[in-house]
Amino acid sequence: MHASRSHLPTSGESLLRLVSACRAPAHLPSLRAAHARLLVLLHPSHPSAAHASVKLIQAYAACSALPLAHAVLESSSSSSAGGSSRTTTVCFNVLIRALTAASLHRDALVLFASMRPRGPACSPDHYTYPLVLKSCAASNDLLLGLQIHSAVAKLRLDANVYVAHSAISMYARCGRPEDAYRVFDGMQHRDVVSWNAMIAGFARAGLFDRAIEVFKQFVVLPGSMPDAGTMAGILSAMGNAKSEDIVFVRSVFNNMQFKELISWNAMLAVYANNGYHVKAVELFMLMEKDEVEPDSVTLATVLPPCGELSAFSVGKRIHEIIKRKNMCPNLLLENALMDMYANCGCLKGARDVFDSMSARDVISWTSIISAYGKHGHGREAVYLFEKMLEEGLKPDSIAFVAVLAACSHAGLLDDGKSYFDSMTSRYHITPKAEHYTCMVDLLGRAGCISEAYDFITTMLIEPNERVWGALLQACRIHSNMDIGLVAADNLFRLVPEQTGYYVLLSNMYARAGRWADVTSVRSVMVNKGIKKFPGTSIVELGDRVHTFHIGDRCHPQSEMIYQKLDELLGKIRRMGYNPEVEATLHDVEEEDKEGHLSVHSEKLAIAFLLLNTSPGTTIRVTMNLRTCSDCHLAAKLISVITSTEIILKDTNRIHHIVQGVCSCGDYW
DNA sequence: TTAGGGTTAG
Repeated sequence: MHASRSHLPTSGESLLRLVSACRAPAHLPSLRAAHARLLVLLHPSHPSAAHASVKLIQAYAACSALPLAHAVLESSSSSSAGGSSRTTTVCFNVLIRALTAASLHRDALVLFASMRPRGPACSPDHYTYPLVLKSCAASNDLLLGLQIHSAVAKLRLDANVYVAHSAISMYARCGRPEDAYRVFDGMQHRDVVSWNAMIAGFARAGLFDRAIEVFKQFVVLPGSMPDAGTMAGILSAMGNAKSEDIVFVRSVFNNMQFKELISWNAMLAVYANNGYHVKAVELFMLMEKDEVEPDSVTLATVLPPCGELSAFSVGKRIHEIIKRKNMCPNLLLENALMDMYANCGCLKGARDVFDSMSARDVISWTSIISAYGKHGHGREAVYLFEKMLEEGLKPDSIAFVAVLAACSHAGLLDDGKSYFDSMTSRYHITPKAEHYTCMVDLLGRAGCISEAYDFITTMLIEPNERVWGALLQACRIHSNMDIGLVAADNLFRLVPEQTGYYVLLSNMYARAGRWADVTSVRSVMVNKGIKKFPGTSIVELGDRVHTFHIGDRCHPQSEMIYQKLDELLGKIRRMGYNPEVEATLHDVEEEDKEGHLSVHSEKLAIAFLLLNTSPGTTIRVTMNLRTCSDCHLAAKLISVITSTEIILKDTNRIHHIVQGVCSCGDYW
């Protein structure tokens, strides 16, 4: 391949073999030499000259030398008298293909438009149309797509399945799913790709139910063989899927005889995107057992569930695989790794990945900023945000969410306010509900309740339940009953079924000693048939994830866990711990309240891990609610008596507890 | 000698 001019083959056949082997920019000198020799050897009228042009265009394109590929096309089309008219069309097709592969869709369409005026020798054919329809889809050009599709119909090429499939995709991507369906419905013969195109088409157009319906129609068809394209197509329709649909997709996956890697990746993503973190990690372990080689997509998909579950040993194993396979530098993976480490409570791991990166994008910076933020290191997060600006990167909407959340976690009131202002005035980013929520949280928890409320009234969008929820939380902390009631009214209006807020309100009444109101909130809950959202904690032990519910007695080790917990609570009581009865609903007698508290799921999880790990092992507990102040205090004291580091992750942040001191500084 | 659907991180 690195043949110098003097070592070039002499026969046309070997020269063409050499041309075909040129597939990277480094091969360009050899390619040009071979090209020159071919020009001498093959007169344009030679029967092989046309064939050579096709190969040369392909090779130049593969070597990222598109202008040279273009030059070959021009010379071959001007001397097309020698070759058949088919050849010129093939040359165009090959170059258009190269342009679409490089995402140069506009260039591809311009080249296509130049075909007809050159005469019948350059007529687009059934190979050309799929390519240009794809370019229309990619550039969202419905008008041109419609023109091309009507030209296709006139030429009677619409019966060609390749043309039909790209037409389906084009219509769906350009926001015309019904036209896509018309093409699909009119097809005489459908193959697996026809179904896949229609499933993906409906999904892309946001018609998830229709996509799932077509998917189901297809898989029950006798002899149908869903493939990786089917799985990938249905994946995009499963954003917020019903559990029975997820079970159904899994059964289709299980029945596939040949499971391509993309099918595994799609199944993983279905689980990951729907919050089935345990299922995702279990499926990944099944891949390992079946010796399916994961690729970077697999690992980037399964890392977030590891982080959600604080499944640190699996997460670290994935990092080992990434190192062993030399998959980095890879922004996608490195960014996902940082997040996994941060969510497993291992800030140092996240920082090490960040420091080792050879290139960083806004997502990388956002990941490390939110890592510091979640761990309560607001100052470092703010410092990193400034570093990012110094590097010349432009923060986007999500980067601002990260820095605002960091400010709110650390109580950095002035920084938060100034970032919010610069976001709008300097970066012209329209604040979304998340930004408002951070600000209300920041102001409210700092005690500026009225300011937080006024802030809400100036919002450009309708405040959602999270915004009001942040205000209610602040009102509870600072016992502001008047504004708290306004927040509560809005919450009941917006999300009457969300019980977390009822509990918050009830606790606020309890704190103010308004027991009659506590009772009336309780009766509303009972009347509406609402039960308190069950607090759940999960922990990783070995390769398994264990789940604990409040007051749970289902675990096989239940007896021992409660014994261990009694022992721990006894010890911390002697240190002065008194259960904070106010933290729970005031609906039971004092004694029962204490009993209720003692079995909060995070306490059970901590006892379980202390029982099953050697002394001094760091303990990681993840829960599905904000941890209550009583469990927070208990965890701090338990960290002292057992000399154990406890990492407690709740829905809002990560509490890193060492020797009785929490990284949140008790500000949460 | 060329063509269709489809997966990943904040």
